[in-house]
Parts: sequence; structure tokens; C-alpha cells
Amino acid sequence: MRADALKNHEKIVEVAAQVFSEKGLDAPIDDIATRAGVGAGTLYRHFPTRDDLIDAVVKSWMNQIDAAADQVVASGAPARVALMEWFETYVSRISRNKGGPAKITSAMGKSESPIYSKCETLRLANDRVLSHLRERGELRDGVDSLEVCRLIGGIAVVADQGTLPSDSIHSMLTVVIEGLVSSDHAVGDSSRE
Amino acid sequence: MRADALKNHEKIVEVAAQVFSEKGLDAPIDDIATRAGVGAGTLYRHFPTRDDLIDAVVKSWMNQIDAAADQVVASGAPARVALMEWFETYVSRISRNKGGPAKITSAMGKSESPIYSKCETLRLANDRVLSHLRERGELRDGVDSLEVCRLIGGIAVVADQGTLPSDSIHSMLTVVIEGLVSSDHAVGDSSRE
DNA sequence: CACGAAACGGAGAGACTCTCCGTATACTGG
DNA sequence: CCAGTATACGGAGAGTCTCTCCGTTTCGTG
Repeated sequence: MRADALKNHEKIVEVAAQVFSEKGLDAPIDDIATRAGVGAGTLYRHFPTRDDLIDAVVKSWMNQIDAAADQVVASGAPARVALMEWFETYVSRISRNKGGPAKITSAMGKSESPIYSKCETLRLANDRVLSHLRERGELRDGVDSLEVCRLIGGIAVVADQGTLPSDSIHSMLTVVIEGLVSSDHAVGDSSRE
Repeated sequence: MRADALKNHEKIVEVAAQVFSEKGLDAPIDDIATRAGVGAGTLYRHFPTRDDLIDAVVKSWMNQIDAAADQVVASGAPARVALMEWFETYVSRISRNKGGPAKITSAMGKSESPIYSKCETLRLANDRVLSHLRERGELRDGVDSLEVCRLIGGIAVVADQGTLPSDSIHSMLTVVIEGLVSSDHAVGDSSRE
């Protein structure tokens, strides 16, 4: 790769991250090109589709997902607490940019998507958390990791469009979590309201 | 209203229903105008925004929602069965057109939306089903009707973008249902897999 | 330093939304 | 039945965005 090409590549990703966080993932591509000081043609050569650009932007914070999952597993917290913490992290990460939940969740399980590898990272992290709880017998049978990702993704998508009361996400997550934990693990006192 | 205006109004709604079902709710407005044999100006005068048009199209099948809810209530089925039937109806109705789940669920609770009244119909129907089950003590405490609509809407949104395995929706609904039913109502044999 | 490959950039085509306003048509009173 | 007017029509066109094409510029090597 030529030096000027590399410089432009980095500049575009940097600016895209900025613009995406200001205007959401639907921000005009031309805006990004202009603000990066390159022509539209240059941007499209580096990133043929919008998803390729998103992929590059998202890459930087994806490893935080792994760390969060590992931490939840290591904490050894009971299922309800662990899942709530993990799911809230999951939702907040994919919701970092407006339009993010829809983009990411719709690419889940589609191996041809440019952002598939990021979705895999999410799914595998989720899998680690679920497997850990399953080993301890705290999870209902027949729970599939990909479906849980979609379920949580669905909540994030809904939350992303229009402003929900802040505790609304929490309530929805509670329902899902109750649906996931094994029924022979009674609800603790504090969880009931 | 002048006779020609009325005729155009009806024609536009009829064509829009057709086009929306072919191309989804994002179909070009101009296409609808052309196929209805009117100018763009005419269409926009009748329906200033896309949502106004969607509202008119959706109106026709919204009463089927009420009927479905009433039937589920009248059947007296146990919570898990009743909810599954109701939620599957809910999902399939709002998914009739591509883009429908997102449109409808994002307008949920936003009284300024042109399709708010349709969302209210959905929410109230859902409320009837939930209230009925709550009276019979089959529902967990603290379940809010609007949040359940959003939760199911989230599943529908995810299902709407990209083709999911057909039983995937069923599995996700199962999780939500398990999270909604009261924990002192044990799972029946057939529901476990 | 010169030359070929690599990269640049912006003009412009195509798709879509939405408005504006000159023209045409339906209704009403005489 | 025939104005006259309010109402409605329609499509040209401006604005926005995406994406491509290709003439021009720049890099880096021999």
C-alpha cells in the first residue's frame, strides 16, 4: 500500500468514527469524504460499501466486548445478576452509534456481511457467558446463543429508535432474563418489585 | 371533498397497499403515484408524509387484531398457549409488509406519530390479553403492556430484516413467554425440549 | 530523474423526496 | 344550462444522496 493511501485510509476511519457518532450510521458518505479531505472516489475505493466502513470503525471497540464477557464470567455472580450486567453492556455497546443495533443485529448470522466478523465476536462472547451459566445449571434448556443475541439486539433496536424511558430497557431485559434462567432457581428477594 | 379527489384518495390507498406489499414500506412514493395514475403533487396533497399513507393502508386490517385478541381471551387457554398464539398473530400482522415492524414499533408510545392510533389499537389489544391472564394469576408481577409490545416488536423487527429459520421466532417468543408467566405455574410436559 | 503503477478527486448520472404554481375540473347559484 | 370560483391536478425542477468513471496527479523504484 502506498504511503498516501495508508494515510487516507486512517484519516477516513478516524473521521467516519466522528461523523457516525454525531449523525448516526446513516450519515451521508459524502460528508465523511469531505471532512476527511478526500474525494468521494477515494473513499469508495477504500470502502466499497458503507458496511465496510462501519466494520473498520467498529473494530476498535470490539475487544472491549470480550473483556466484558470474561469479567462477567469471572465474577461468578448468580445468573440474574450476571445476565443483566452482560446484556446491559451488550446493548450499550451496539447502541454506541444511532442505527448500530439494527445494522449489527441484522448482520447476525449472515456470513456474507462485511461486518460478520464483529457479529461473531459478539455471539461468541455471549456464548461464553451462557455456557458458563449453563454449566452451573442456571440456564433453562434449549437456549440458543444466536437467538439470545437477536433477542437482545431486538431490544436494542427498539431502544435505538426514539427515546425510551431509561428503565424501560432494564424492564425488558428482566423479562428476557426470567425467560432464560432455570425455573428451579427461585427469584431472590431483591429482584422482585 | 370533491368527487375526483375522493376517487384519487381511494385509488392511491389501493395502489399503495399493493406496492407496499411488493416492495415493502420503503417503496418509492413516486412509484405509487405513477401506478395510481396521479401526479406526485396529488399524492403529497392527500398524504403529506409516508406515515400518513401507511396509516391509511394499515387501517383496513387493524380490526383483525382486536378479533384475534378477543378470541385468545375467550378461548381460556393456559398462559403459555394463549400468549404464543397471540404473539404469533401480533408478529405476523405487523410483519405483513417489509419494514412494518420497525415502523410500527418505533411509533409505539409516540402520540405525535401519524400511525399512533394503530399502535394504540395494538397496545390495547395486547393489554386485554395480558389483563385477562393477570386476573387469573398467571402473569408475573410488574409486567407492562407497552414494554411487552416493544419486546415482541423487537423480535418482529429482527425477523423482518433477513430471513430467519422459521422456528427461530417461535424460540424467541418462548423465552419471552417464560419470562412473563408466573413462576408458580410449572412448565407443562410438552413445552420442554 | 524518469517512468509505470497506484491513487486521487470531482463531475455527473441516477434514484428519490418534496414543492410550487400554472392549468384543468367539479360544483354552485342564477 | 352556463358562468365563476373554489378545489384539485400534475409534472417540472430543486435539493439530497449514492456511486462510478476517467483524466490527472503522485509515489516509489530502477
